[in-house]
Amino acid sequence: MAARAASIRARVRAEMSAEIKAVARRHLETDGANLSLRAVARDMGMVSSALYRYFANRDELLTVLILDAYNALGDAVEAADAAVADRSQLRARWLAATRAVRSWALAKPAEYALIYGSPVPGYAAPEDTIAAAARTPAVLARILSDGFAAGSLKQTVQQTTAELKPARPRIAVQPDDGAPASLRLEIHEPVRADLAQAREGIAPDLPEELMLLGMTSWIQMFGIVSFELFGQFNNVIEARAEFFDQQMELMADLMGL
Amino acid sequence: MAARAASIRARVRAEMSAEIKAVARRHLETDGANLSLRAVARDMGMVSSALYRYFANRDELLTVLILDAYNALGDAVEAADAAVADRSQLRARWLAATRAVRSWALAKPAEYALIYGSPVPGYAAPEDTIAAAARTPAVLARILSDGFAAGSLKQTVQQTTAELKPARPRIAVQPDDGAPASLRLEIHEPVRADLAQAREGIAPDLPEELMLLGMTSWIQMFGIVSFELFGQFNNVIEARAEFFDQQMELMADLMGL
DNA sequence: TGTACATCAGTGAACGCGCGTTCACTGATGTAC
DNA sequence: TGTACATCAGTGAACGCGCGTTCACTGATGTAC
Repeated sequence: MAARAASIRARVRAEMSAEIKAVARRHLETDGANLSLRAVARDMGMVSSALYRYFANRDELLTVLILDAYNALGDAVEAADAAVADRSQLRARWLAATRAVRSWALAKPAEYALIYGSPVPGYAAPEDTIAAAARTPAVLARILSDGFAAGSLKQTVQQTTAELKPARPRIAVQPDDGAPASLRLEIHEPVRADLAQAREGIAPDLPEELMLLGMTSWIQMFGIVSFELFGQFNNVIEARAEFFDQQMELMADLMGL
Repeated sequence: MAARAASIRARVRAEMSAEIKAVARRHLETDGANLSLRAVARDMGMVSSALYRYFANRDELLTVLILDAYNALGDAVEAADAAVADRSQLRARWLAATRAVRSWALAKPAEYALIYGSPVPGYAAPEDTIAAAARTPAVLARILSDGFAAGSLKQTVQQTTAELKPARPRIAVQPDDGAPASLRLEIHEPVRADLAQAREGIAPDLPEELMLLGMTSWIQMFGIVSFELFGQFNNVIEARAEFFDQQMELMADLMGL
């Protein structure tokens, strides 16, 4: 009874908190990151000071919204990847995951801008967001590492391993009359160190060469989505879904998926 | 005398205008796009209403800053490309141009954010900015089109032209034991139309295949710079200059530069 | 079960600040005769 | 060259608005005996 009553209070509290966040998210849509607590309170029919029962201040609310956004995106991407029943279909998994990123971003442009747009002036994101932010790249890393473990990505890398390298370790990209020109994958030492560090805990066995191509693809994906959302494609690319798919297929080829 | 006097007035006016913009740019650094006219005026030791002699309103000042930013970046990139004396050194030109983008962005992060970050809420960029915005991609397109005209990029494309295509038009990416796997460059029709449209007036002869790889590279370049500036590389990539170079070299390989 | 007390959500007023924009004005600089 | 007039940069006050945050408070809900 006492416990039940307490949990009712807790549940109501959680619901209020969720509603505040929902209203705040709606406001992001029109005001960008200039989120106004007073406006949120007004929309909820409350007085602005009441919000301080739920969030210590404006920055804390923003932080929670950022965290939620990373997690919502992470959920969407993980679900899209998981929906591919045959786990060995790496290419299908890659395309499903990347399309999920784009779809989510188009559905929630303000939240996307909050996490991948220009930083909010005077606001410093706390360390907590790092883990949530890593979920999306982790999905990609897992696709690559699954493929590598299964052996299907071995040949993407083999040209670059020490024992096979001719003069230069390469992946051939452009065969001209028999003797193939090539895509160099000599990784500069400091970059190799960063890549080795980045794969820790996600895909420890993945060769740096694949990590590098994975990062290329990861950046390409967010680059396209940001260009599309932030207006750089206006008057340039109209067939946006097709363009996205085209580029993601190209990246899949590049990674050997 | 009359004319000279008039031109003095005009010159003073131009200088004031330039100073306002300079101060405003400094403010962008700390406030992002929440630019305050009153703060700018205060910094100049003027009363805020005086600014209205120079700019009709806040949006007009923002527009001018955006235009200036696109042009400053365009200047930097064009200069970097032009500084490569041997115009046939396509790879050197590409690397010089892309490094210029990154350097400029690191030197003027607020101006970079203004043009490539999330859009300013409630502000709609006018059509005037389009031409200025096109200068940077145009440099890249010219490098490709110079290479294509000189014949040195023919082989990047030749695998994809109709008469040569086997089952699938491709650029081989990953030779495994003799029979090369490949990077598909079958361009979906609507994308081909966009690419054809985009090359108009810049590089009319450039094949769509090269345009597509050019766009890939263009997006990759801005994707990296945005990730670096907007904080996505924090705790992930430390060797940022090397990482950038690494990726730009990879793109150069991909384009066949 | 009933009562006394503690917890907590929400109120309303206030503090102190900032903003963009308008408008009538002053006074210096330029123009025309 | 000298005078009367027009142009124009900058002032200062005001309008009407918004903001984040604090604080003493009311009244409902939950807790302990």
